[in-house]
Order: sequence, then C-alpha cells, then structure tokens
Amino acid sequence: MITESQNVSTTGTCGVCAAKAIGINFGIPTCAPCKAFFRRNARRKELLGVSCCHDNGSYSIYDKNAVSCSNVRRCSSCRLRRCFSVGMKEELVRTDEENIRHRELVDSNRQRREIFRQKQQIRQSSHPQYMPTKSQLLDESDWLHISNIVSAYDTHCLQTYLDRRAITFNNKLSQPDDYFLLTYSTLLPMNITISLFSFFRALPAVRSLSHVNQTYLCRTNIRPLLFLNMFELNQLCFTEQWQERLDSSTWIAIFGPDLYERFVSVDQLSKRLLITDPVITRLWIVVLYFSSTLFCFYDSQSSLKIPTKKMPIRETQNAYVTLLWNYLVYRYGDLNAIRIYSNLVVVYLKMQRVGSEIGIRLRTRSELAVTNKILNQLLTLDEHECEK
Amino acid sequence: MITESQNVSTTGTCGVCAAKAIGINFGIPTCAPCKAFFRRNARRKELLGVSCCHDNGSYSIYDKNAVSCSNVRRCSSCRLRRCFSVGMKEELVRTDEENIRHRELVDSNRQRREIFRQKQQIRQSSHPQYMPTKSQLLDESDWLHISNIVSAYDTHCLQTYLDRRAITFNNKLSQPDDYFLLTYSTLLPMNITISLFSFFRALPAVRSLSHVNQTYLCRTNIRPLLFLNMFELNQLCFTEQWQERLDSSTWIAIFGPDLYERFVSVDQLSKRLLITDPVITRLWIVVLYFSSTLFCFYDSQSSLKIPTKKMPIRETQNAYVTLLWNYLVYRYGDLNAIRIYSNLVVVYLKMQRVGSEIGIRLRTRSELAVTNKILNQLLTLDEHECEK
DNA sequence: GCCAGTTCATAAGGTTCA
DNA sequence: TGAACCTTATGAACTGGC
Ligand SMILES: [Zn+2]
Ligand SMILES: [Zn+2]
Repeated sequence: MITESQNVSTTGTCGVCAAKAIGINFGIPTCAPCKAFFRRNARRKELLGVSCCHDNGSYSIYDKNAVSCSNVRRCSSCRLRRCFSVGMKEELVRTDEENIRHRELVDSNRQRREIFRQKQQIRQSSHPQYMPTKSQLLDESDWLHISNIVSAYDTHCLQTYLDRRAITFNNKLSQPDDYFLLTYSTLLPMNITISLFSFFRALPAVRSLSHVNQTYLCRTNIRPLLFLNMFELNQLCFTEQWQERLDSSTWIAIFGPDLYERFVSVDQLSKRLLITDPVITRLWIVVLYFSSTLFCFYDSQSSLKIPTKKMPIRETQNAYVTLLWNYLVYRYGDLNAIRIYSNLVVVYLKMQRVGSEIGIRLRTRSELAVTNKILNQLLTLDEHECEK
Repeated sequence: MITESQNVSTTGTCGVCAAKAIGINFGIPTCAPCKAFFRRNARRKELLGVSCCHDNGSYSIYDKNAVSCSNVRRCSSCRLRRCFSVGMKEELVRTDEENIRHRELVDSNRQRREIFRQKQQIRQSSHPQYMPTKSQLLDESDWLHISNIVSAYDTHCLQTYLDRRAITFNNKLSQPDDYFLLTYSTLLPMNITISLFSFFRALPAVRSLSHVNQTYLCRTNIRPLLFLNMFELNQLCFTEQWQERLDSSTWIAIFGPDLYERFVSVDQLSKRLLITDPVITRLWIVVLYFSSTLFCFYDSQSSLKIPTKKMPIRETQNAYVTLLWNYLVYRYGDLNAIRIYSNLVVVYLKMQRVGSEIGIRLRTRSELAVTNKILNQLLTLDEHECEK
C-alpha cells in the first residue's frame, strides 16, 4: 500500500496529505506545508509518543483513501507518523551541528561577495590621480558654493526673466499686431540676455575678477550661452501655449525656417539628454562662462580688449568644473557622472554650432541689424555697468 | 438552519451570539467572549443538564432571528447548548493532559530564553560604568527605602520570630521530653520560615508585584534564604544557653552529624565575615529574594507556574542591589564595599551549598518527611494568603 | 532548477487580571 | 466574565549552495 501511495506520489501529489507536490522533500514528493512540517518536527520524537484519539478513528493514517489535506494536517502527531510511514527520511533534515556549519558557509560566501563588490566599485571609481571616498567629495564650502549658485540663478536670472516677460506682455495683452511682433523679436533675446547677465553679475566669483576680465567674459561668453540659458529658463518657468506659439514664430522670424528646424531639433535633443536637476545645468553654465575661448565667431569687433591675465578665469573655471564633477559623482555615481557630463558637452556643442550660425545671420541679414545692434549695445552697456 | 447560521458566520459574525467574530475558534467563527466561554465550559457537561427556564421562553436557541448578544449570553446553559448546536468542537479544547504537555513545552522554552537572556546580559554588563560622587550616592528616597526595610525586618520578621518562640516554649518550660523535641524539630524551621515570610509580605516592593510573581518568589526563594535568616535572627535576639543547646540538638537531629558540622562551620565563617550593620544583611536578604533563579534544588514539584513576566522582579532586584552597593560605598568606602560585598556573596554561596544538601535530606529521609511536608504546606499556605 | 533552510505574518490555542 | 495579552504552529515567500 505504501508502494501504491508512492506511485501516486511520483505523479505530483504530496505523499503525506495528497495536496499538490512541489518536489521531492526529504526523500518523498510532498507539498510545501508538509515539507515545512517535517523539517520542524522530524526530530521531535515526543510528538510520536502522544497517543492521540485519531488512531482508532474513522480513518487510518495508512489508508490512502482516507487521506486528505484536512484529515492529515489536523493532528500533528498523526501527520508526523504518516510522514515517516510514507518514507520521509529524518537524516535528510540537517542536525543543529550541520546547520551551524552550513550557515557559516553561507556567511563566509556572503562576506566574500561583499568584498568583491566593494573592490569592483573601487576599481570603477579609481581615478588615475586620486580617488576620494564619497564623503570626501564635497565639503561644507562646496555645498555652500552650490547652493549659492542655485539660489542666485533663481533670484536673479529666473526672476529677472519672469519680471521682464510680464512687463513685455503687459504692454500687449491683446492680439499681437505686426509692430509688437517686430518689437518682440528684439525683446525676447534681450530678456534672455539680461536675465543671464544679472545672474553672472550676482556671482561673487565674477565680481572678484578684474574689470578687464569681467568685461571680457561679458562681451564674449554671454552670447554663446543664450541658447542654453533659454533652454534652462523654459524648463523652469511655466509658459502658456499662446506664449509658446509667439516665441516659436519669433524664432522662426529671426532664424529662418531651416535654422529654426535645427534649433528645434537641438532643443528636443537637450530635453532628452539633460536630466532634471537643480544644480547641473546652472553649474554647467557657470563653468562655460569662465571659459577663455568660448566665442570667436559672433563678433570680431576690434574694440574689445583681450585681457593680459586670464589666469584667474581659468582657475575659477577649474574650481567649478571640479565642483560639478564631484557633485555628479556624489549624486549619481561614477558611471552616470561620465554619461551626464558627456551629454552636457554634446548638447553644448550642438547649441554652439546652431548659435554660431544664428550669430552669422544676425550680423549679415539687414532686417536683423537692429536686433543685433541692440544686443551688442546691451553687452556694452553691461560693460559700463560693470565698471560702476 | 444551522447551515444558514454558518453562512452568516463565515462573513465575520459570531456563530453563537451574533457579535463580531474575531476568527475561527474551536471550529466556528465566534467572538472573543464566546471563545473564552466555550473553552471554560465545553467539558462541563453538567451545565447542559440544567433545565433552564429559557428553553421554552420567548426565543429558541435554534432560531437565528432570536439570537442576540444579550439573549444568548444571559444563560450559561443555553449558551453552551448553542455553542454545540452551531458546531463548536469540544475536541479542539485541549484536554488536561494536552495542556500539561503544552505548558511543559512553554516552560522549557521560557527557561531556555531566560538562560540566553542572562548570558547576554552578562556579556553586556561587562562594560565600565559611570561612578557617581559620594553625595549623589543616596538621596532622600533611598534612605527612606533603607529605613523602611530595616524597620520592617524588626517589626515583622524579628517580632514574629520572638512571639512564636515565646509561644513554643510557653508550652514546654520544663525539661523537654522526646515528644517536644520531635515537635520542635518542625517548629524551629517553621518559625524561621514564617518570620521571614511575614517580613517579605510587609514589603511594598513585594506587594506591588503580580500575584503570579509573588507566589513564585514565595515558593522558590524563601527556602534558600532560611539559613541566612536564621543567622540574622540569632545575631539580633538574645538566646538563653539552654535554648541554644536545644537548637543545636535539633539541628543535629535534622541534619545529621556530618552536615551539622558543615553547618556550624559556615555559621562560624559568617560570624567572622559579616559585619554588624543593621542594614546590610537585611538589604542583602531582600536583594536575594528578588532573584529569578535562586532556587532549583529544593523543590522540583511540577505544580509551580513560572511567571510570564519576570521583568518587574529583575527591575526591583536591580534597584535594591544598587541601593545596597551605594550604601556600602557611602558608609564604608569603595574598597571596603568591595570586600564586604564579596563576603556577602561568599557567605551566601556557602549557605546555599549546605542548604541544598539539607533540602535533599529533608526530601529523602523518611523521618523528616513530616517536617518537609509541613514546610511545603507552609509555603503553599503562604500562596493562599497571598491571594487574599 | 532542485532542494535544503530562513523569515515573517497570521491563526488559534491559552493565561492574566480587573 | 471578557479584554488584553502571550505562545506556538503553520505555510507562503524567499535565500542560497550545488
Ligand atoms: Zn502535504
Ligand atoms: Zn459570541
């Protein structure tokens, strides 16, 4: 009869309780509950000693037909007896000693894995020169710098932009006429320029430079950053649909359809590649601003003095690029930092190419001469303000 | 109709009284009160035999509509009948035998846990601790505690002992005959036991414990302290020479000559090592009384319940041992405190060894069976007194 | 993937105490 | 008597060595 029950068992039924078997446990196909039951109780021989009232009851534990889930599981003594009777093997349940040994093995494996993982991480993050631990990446003054830049952008650039936009539209809330459109094609780039300028002017790192250097950066590096700044501003401030349409048509008017198409595609690309982080793009703008060679296409006017000592600029840029990098590593890890930084560079280069052609267009198209002149004057004006 | 009631039951209503069910109890979903009721009364078949006035009353126990909380619970007989009628299963209430087995399991688990806890505590407590300055050692409430214990010992333990001794000898002032000697060998340990018991019973710290804990301490920790208490009593009360001789011969009769010799040597040692101080020994007795593991040699009777929550006992002991230590440091200084405390421990351990052998002798020698039985009954009696 | 073990939430017994 | 609590047993879900 046992044999018969085993035959049945091998088909996938629990040898003990007739439920669906999950596999062979302790020698016999059983269900999960019976497996757990036997593991817990196989060595508790006192359970067998209990003479329970089911021995002589309506079913025998040896009678296959009387076995059912509820029947067998009701009495742990009967259940254990049946486990043994169908041939479950006590010796397959680990003894305490065996189990301790097994757990030691598991623990040592865990430790090895952990050590390996750490080593790999170190290998990945290992810079040729130095590899600071995570806590050393950014100290208190770094965080201060970061938060200063972030809030300076908010309170100067973004605020200025919003204020000026409000004033611009205040003048013309009704359907825009042709005159407004013409004005707006100057006002829009103006607003972006002025807001960016006021941001830089608020930075202590800029203010601590010599006048010459300040003027130089202002004249050469604000224009190449207008695209990026526009992008960032659009990410930050909510824009009504009609405003958006107005902006689009303005850009079309300035750029012409072909360039506008490239402009849009770069904008789309930026949206895909640049992640939403309050620090990264702003810090990136600052880093780019402190470049000594950012421009050279827009304006070849001779009146601009090239500073003798650009060293402070480079040093500042160096400091900020380190800060940006450390922030990226700290916040996103080594691999992501590389990816994010690459994307920043890629996006900027694309923007630069489109921006350069926009600059050419501004300088050469007669209908844009006014806008171009005003923007130039703006930066010259800024220059005078700097001197104040 | 039963089926209907079961259908309703499965939704979460008590099958017996229609209150909210807490789960399946004894086979049927019931509320907590009905669960408790059935456990208590399932085996009390005499309840069913009571012909109660509700059988023929305004509702039938089989009529689902008439069932309500107040209805069913009003009459125990009806309630039990209804329990059975909705299918509650008597066999799911543990039999006495099953319950004893279960309680043994619980107790052994508890002991394992207790031992584990102690081991851990020892491991943890081997850390250096903060040393308070002398003035911080004992505050007003500490002194109040100390004086309470000292005077409680005087007015309860010592006084009771003196009173009982007076009564004992009042009966027999003349030369003791054999019958008196036999009686006295029970009366002497009895007096020591009862006086100690009345001391503990007077302590607020004891009275504030749960009954279970009080009973537990009384049954397990009074006997191990009899030797120490006898010593303290002998130090305190004047004893006539003939009384002393009487006591000695009584102890010889009980202990036998070998054990008596060891008993005397421990007594002598105690006199040398323990200093005369009204506080120390009494406080030490209290500290020892609040032990959770003092006994285990005297009485292996199974009828004693091991308390679930020993925490209050431990906390009290902790408080008193701190009090004792602070008193020692305050009164005798650091170094002396260590010496005195060590002596207390040494003396107690010696007494424990002798006491344990006395206990064995009491349990095994047939001529001491009566004394042993009376002492046991005394502590059981105490237990009943506790419950008052 | 198999088959040991571990963990955790839950069910259902019992006990305590006001 | 019943609310609050303590315990054990159970099985589903998961981990880890081989
Ligand atoms: Zn099964
Ligand atoms: Zn109920």
